[in-house]
Amino acid sequence: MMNTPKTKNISNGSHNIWLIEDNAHFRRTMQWLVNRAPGMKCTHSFESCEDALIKLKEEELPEVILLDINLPGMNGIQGIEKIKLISPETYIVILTVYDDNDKVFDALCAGASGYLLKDSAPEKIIDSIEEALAGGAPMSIQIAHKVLEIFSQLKPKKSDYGLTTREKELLQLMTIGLSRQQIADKLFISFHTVTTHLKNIYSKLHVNSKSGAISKVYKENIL
Amino acid sequence: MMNTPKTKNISNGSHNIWLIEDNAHFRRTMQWLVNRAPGMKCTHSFESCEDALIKLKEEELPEVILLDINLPGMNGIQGIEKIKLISPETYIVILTVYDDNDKVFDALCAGASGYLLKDSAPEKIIDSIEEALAGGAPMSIQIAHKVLEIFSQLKPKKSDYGLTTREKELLQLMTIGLSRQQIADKLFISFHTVTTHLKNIYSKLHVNSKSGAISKVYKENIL
DNA sequence: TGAAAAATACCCTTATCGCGGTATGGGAAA
DNA sequence: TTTCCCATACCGCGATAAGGGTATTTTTCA
Repeated sequence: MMNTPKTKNISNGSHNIWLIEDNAHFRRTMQWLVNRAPGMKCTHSFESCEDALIKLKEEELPEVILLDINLPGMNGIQGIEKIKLISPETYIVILTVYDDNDKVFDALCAGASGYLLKDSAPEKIIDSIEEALAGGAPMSIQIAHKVLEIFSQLKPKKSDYGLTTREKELLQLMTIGLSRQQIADKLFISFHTVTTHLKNIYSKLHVNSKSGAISKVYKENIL
Repeated sequence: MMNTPKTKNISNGSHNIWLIEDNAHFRRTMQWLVNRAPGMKCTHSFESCEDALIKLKEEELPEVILLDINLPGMNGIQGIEKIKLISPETYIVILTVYDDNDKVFDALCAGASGYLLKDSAPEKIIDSIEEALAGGAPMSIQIAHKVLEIFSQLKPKKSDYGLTTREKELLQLMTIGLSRQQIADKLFISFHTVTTHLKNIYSKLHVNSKSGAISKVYKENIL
């Protein structure tokens, strides 16, 4: 009879930390760093997610995994998902040199609890592990800034472009893939009227094709 | 001739902090707390956004504003937007008792740089102001946790439709509104090849037009 | 009530698209 | 090794779209 897997402290009461990092030198440095922090023990380190996943299936689960993104084989983002499937309670903290918005976004969406850059000060890394253990979201300051950027991009824009009600209606029908004739039939107006409206819409949106208009609608949350 | 408004240190070199908070007792406590922190000066405090906005138009702009959410008149979220219009470089840190996901989401989308709960330790609040000044995103641990929750809800479940890499590439170019010839030029392939690819893409996506395909891409997060 | 804005309709020309084919070379899988 | 998939390329036809007009009717609102 199997119990639901649970993370737990290792025998001596220390927090159980794992490390997934392909650079051997950095891996050893990090392992040393974690082990010299009071109350933490880096019980395992791996050079790939694949290796870590094998161990996850046979071992006591770690409380925190420090995870690189650029790894041979499975990358860190994919790794998060796999790890979370086996051990949903493990806090995963990304430790990488990559700081582009997409990576940050993907990692956090996939279930990472934190995101640190490798140039972080050693004590900052240890603090961050503790913050993760406390249920927080430790981030390098640059990453925190990117998170704010991501949020501000999520803000629904009210860019209107001065479209009239009717024009928005046409645009709406366009987005579901209708042709001009189909739109005309649906709205009981002439094909030529639809053409005129579309001309005006394109001019207001500064596009010159149906596809451009539809893209703009979705990208800028028009309608 | 007016210059673009800039935030700046006040005369003695301290950081200029403002406070918007309707509870008079808490406001005085916070003001005292900030003023006793080295390098910080709470030059003004207000009990409503409206009052603060008036002052913003005639004064040197603050570097940080500590902002309550539940305020008489204009609430804090609306306040953020108004303040950012006048002083986009001011860091706004929310300081409130409300910790529901919607408030957090709205505040961060509106441009808040941080989000603290009022039960935060005084030194944590001062640290957070410094973190905001450094370009970070200070948050109470409960809020950080909620931010992670919000991200995990944003996770797009991508549908696949078995598109090949090349087909996804074509689809990508389609979504920015390019015509077949433009795509061909961009990818250094023949117009006819583009046509063939599009045919296959339509068939896989079960659509029969460019607009239908683009709509599907955005609605179902393909790519 | 009168001007402005919006919605309607039509014409013409050229460009692009959708769809039915066919075909070939390369690489991966079986 | 042989089959299958992918990416490549081409043809033709009819439909649809884009861009340039002009013009009338209806609505809105100052």
